[in-house]
Amino acid sequence: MSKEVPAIAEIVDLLSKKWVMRIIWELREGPLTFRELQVACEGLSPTVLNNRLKLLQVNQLLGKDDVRGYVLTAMGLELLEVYKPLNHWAKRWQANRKQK
Amino acid sequence: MSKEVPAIAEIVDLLSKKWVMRIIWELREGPLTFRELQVACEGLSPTVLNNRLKLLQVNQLLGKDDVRGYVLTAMGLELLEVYKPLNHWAKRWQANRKQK
DNA sequence: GGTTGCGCTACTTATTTAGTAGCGCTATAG
DNA sequence: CTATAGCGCTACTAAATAAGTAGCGCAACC
Repeated sequence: MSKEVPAIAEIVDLLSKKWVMRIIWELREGPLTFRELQVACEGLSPTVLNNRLKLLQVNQLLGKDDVRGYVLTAMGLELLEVYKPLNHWAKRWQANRKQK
Repeated sequence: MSKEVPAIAEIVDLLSKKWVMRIIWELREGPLTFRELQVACEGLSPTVLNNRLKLLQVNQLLGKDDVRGYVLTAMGLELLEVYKPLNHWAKRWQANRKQK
């Protein structure tokens, strides 16, 4: 069994790469093309976008749509669901900081 | 209302910085000193550790313990709770990838 | 007053991300 | 045809971020 990498460590590492979560987020409503993604991410450079798309495909969080662009896989969609509670927490956190 | 930064964006940005989540994770069981954190994070350089500690303090996710080292604030602990579902998802995700 | 361990800074190097130009391909229009 | 327009993407350079290593200033203890 040697040196199992804990799943949580692996995903935190992946999600820590810049733009990864943002790209997933932008695909929440359906497929987007390479250039649409670039625009959605405020002009993110094609270099990084391409790297991220490869990375996310290898990790099966997104794939190419039959018709056009990139789409989230079932796993990718689930990840978004899992992130929802974080959204709620984030709002309280933000409010909390502003008090001080 | 001008240019509100969505809370989720802000926190994703923060958590995307390397070692941030890891440091929070390592503090889950109680306070650790600067050097203990370095060891826990496998020799993470003091430069980055110090940066992250400042960042996390400003953002009220951790603070200095009265007695020794650094501890999570209430908000920091809550963030860990929120991350638990991600852990479960991550395990399924990892298993899923290995099949192929 | 010498030693030990602490939090931390200063400095250099390596890795990651950003920015910009433009290629090769396909599809549609003139 | 050919031309022109948009696409996914690569190549190259520059800037920002992180890693690595040495060691300082301070406090506690002997």
